[in-house]
Amino acid sequence: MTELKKTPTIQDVARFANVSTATVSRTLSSPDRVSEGTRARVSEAIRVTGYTLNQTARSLRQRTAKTILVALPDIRNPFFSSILDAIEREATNRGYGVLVANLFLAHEPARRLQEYMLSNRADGLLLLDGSLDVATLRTLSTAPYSVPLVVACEEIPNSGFHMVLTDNMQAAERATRHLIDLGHRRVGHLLGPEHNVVTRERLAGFTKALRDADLPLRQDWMFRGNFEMESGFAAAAHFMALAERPTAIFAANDESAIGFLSGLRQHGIECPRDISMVGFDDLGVAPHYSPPLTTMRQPREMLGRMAAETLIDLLDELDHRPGQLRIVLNSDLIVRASTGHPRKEEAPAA
Amino acid sequence: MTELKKTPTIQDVARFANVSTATVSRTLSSPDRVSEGTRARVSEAIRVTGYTLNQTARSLRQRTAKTILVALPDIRNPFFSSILDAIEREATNRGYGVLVANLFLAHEPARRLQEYMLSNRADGLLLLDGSLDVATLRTLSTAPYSVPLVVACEEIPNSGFHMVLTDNMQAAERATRHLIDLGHRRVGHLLGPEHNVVTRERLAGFTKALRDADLPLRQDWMFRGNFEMESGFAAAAHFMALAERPTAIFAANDESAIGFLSGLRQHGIECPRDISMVGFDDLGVAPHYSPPLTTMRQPREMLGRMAAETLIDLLDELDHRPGQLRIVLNSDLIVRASTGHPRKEEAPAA
DNA sequence: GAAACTCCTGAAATCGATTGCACAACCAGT
DNA sequence: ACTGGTTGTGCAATCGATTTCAGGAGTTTC
Repeated sequence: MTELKKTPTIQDVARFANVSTATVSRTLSSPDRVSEGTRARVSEAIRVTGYTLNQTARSLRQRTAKTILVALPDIRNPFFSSILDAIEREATNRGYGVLVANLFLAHEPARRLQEYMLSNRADGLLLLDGSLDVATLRTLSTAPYSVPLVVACEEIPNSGFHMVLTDNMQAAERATRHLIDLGHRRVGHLLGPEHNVVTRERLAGFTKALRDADLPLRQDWMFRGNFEMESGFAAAAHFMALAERPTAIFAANDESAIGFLSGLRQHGIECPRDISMVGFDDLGVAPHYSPPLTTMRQPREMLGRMAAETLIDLLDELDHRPGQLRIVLNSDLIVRASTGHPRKEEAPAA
Repeated sequence: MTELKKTPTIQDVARFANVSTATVSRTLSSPDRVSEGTRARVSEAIRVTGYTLNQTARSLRQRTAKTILVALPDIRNPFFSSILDAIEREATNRGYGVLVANLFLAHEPARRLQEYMLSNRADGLLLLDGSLDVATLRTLSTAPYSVPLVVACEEIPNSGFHMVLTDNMQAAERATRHLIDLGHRRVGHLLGPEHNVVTRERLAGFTKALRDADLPLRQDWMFRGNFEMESGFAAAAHFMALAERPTAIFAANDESAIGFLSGLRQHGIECPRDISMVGFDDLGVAPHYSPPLTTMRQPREMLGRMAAETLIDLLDELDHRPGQLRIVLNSDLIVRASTGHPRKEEAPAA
């Protein structure tokens, strides 16, 4: 009868190398604390037995899971998935695993995160969603729980949490000003989802640009949306119903911009001939859309990487700066063919 | 001096409720084995102390992490991220966490997965990448390790692993036949990345459709690609350089199809006027592209959900079917405006 | 009234690592 | 020769749960 082999433990290695488990453990985690000869024997024993460390046991003893939890509003959105890509890359380099919690349509998302964190499966929380219940999050992040927490992409104002962000308001202002500089005087906005920080910030930037240029802010030129293509498509119908239409639109993101243009095209309105459009995010499809989309490019990879860095520095206690960290990155205007001068007959009288 | 509170353990609950830890544990995992009175006392104690279970300790004892590892070739690709979305949803419902490993540009991906699995951080592996080293994977999946493994999306032929797939060859054949049925006689193919199973399967379907229709399979009409937009864009240059051009293209996926059309448009070639194009995947942008893209829709959500179901059934030992499981789903042809009849002057003589 | 069962509960072992403490061996300085 | 310091190692406690085993109390059966 052959022996039923289980995966080897540190005990097996110790027995084989004729040392104690303590020595094996030290050989692994601080090799310079064991003598050269012992080190060689242990290494050989590890090789022969095929030992691999049981991370669960280590986690229990050291009270660290070497894992971070990333919470996203919608992983299907390429904007978030490319940030997740950067996060995963950085985490892997630093020896951390990545657990994902997709909050799209989730029931009581903040509670779910709380349970996750309190069950000791992750050491820190990386939050890409600004719409969660702040009270629950604050409970988590303060004593006695003191869960390390970094918020990225979507600001949670007055929360005191560490944040890695882009300046949405400034970027939105820049995008809108681009349209104004092209000569547009009738400029509309395709909004993001209601009750969303990013929506508010981009709207604020839009508003400021219009005000600075003494242009009217018309309610009927503010189109409801929710960052998804279908919402842009639906908004196009409202556009068509207008007696007086804007000649340019700043959309809260690329996806809804694309949906909007797609909707307009069905009614014979062509971009940039009849309307200019600027989006936000610079998705992969933006340069290949028809027309190629003018948009604000957020440094997504950088954002994901810095968010992960910030959190892991906290976990590894490499960062001792007191108080709230706040990293703000800038977005760039990428001019493509979806924006142009307004048509002559629609240009304002000089 | 206030007491420094640590997170409460099962010991604290036991002390408070005046029972043993065994009883607390039983109250949590099999309440019917505990008397009503005790159960009430324990529940109250849990409430008062604010106890939450330490999953790491449970994992160590039960030798299950209640976590699955999902390995993807490229999480930024919306095709994979929407499958991941479905997987995460199903896993969460079944009480499992999801660790992600993004293999894009990873060094020795199979080894990395092996280390991950052998460190006991995950109970099972869900593989969305068909290009990994089969030997390493087989070592993992067989005794003594016996890691439960399900392969989805990309077949690993002759591996014996459980699989959840769509029939790529049949779908590719269907897509190509659609072009032929429209009257095209000069049909090209934009390939996926080399050495990729999916690329081979879709090519096989394409080839079969042409052969069945007695149409020529021309090497100069096979365009190199790698599923990414830029590769399609680059391929367009090769198209332009041809003396004799196809009137229709079947692209291995939507992204490369979009890049290709974008490249052609730069040279004044318009779809569907000058060329018909059918893609694969039905990405979110497909219906909103200009022109809306004809494509094969894969049941992504279903695929992700079934893959997760299959793996978790294995883990929870709900599935005792012997041998290799193999679930094959069908894709649907979605006809949109990117395909049409060839122009008269290019149609073949009757 | 004893045997056989069921129900509940607690003591203690266990999962697989890490780590505080003790100690032996060796070396250097006085 | 004695003190003090360094180095390398092992023993045993520990992390926080689960689970086996045993036993007391109560109930049924003959």
